[in-house]
Amino acid sequence: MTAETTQPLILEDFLPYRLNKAAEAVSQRFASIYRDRYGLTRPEWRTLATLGQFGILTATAIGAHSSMHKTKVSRAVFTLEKRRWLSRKRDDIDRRIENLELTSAGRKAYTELANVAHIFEAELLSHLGKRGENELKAGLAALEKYYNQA
Amino acid sequence: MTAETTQPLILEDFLPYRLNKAAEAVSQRFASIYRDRYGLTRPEWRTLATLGQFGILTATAIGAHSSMHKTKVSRAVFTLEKRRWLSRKRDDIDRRIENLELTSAGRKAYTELANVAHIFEAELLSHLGKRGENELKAGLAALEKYYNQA
DNA sequence: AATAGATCGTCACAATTGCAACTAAATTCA
DNA sequence: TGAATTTAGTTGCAATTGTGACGATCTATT
Repeated sequence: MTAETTQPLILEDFLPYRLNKAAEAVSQRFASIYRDRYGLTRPEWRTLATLGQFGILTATAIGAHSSMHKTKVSRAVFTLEKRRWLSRKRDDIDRRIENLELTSAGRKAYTELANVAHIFEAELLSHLGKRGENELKAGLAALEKYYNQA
Repeated sequence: MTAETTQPLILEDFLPYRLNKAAEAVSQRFASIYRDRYGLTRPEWRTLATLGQFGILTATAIGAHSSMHKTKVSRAVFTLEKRRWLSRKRDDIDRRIENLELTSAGRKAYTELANVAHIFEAELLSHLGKRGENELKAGLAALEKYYNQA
């Protein structure tokens, strides 16, 4: 039985609120980089990054990994294809499936952006100090451990 | 000069990605509560929570505090007003301004939801352990300290 | 006091997103 | 085998969100 204390909610202390604001702030800064330099949207960047990391994937797999709705992925794939940054190939065994892969132009962009991402992260971490970095990573790990199973 | 190593980006280790996924997962769980029980959208919940915490505010102030676009706030205020959870009053001194305040029905809903929020947070924290909790909070604090000024 | 510029909140319109239906193909199972 | 169900990906439509322009009001400058 929980105490019925009617405490007000202090948003600045409320974890979902803090997490959201932090994620939002960090994401927006990073997004402005790939938006300004490459004209990429968030779904497009995520698709590029996922393919860059894993090589050949289906649209469904991309969506599952980056928790994007399948229509979002479908549209991002379409745009990247128009840009000739990725190519599709129908699977020979299961012909519902499309195997997606970055083209060499796509890999080039990915490599550049991966580098930018590493630099961005390093810059961010440098402001947290080694202590803050360890705490943040450990805290996130604890959270991930929980909601990845429960 | 940064080393030109062309390392691939491991999304699972990339901080913006991890922060986003964590925030997303937590938010969605909490959102499903206020959505299912009260039919509130995210902007509406945020508006309610901000007003509940601070008392009387203008729409602009709500937007600034919860980092919502002013049209989003405008629409959330409209909906909450229709629901009779908040009331507007033109400011006598500056007549561009509307002073927004929760009605008693609004305060009642807020009180209930604040309680639910506390319970939700406690439940979440209980899964992190005292160690994980401290780390997460310290890590977030470090992050907030950085991007609140820079 | 009058003009210029800023601010508050809203609205029309455009872009983005999500949902549901759809086609095509594979799988299940009677 | 073949009918029913499931899965992959796309598309049309509806809901949500963001952009820019607007009227009203306030502030600053002269």
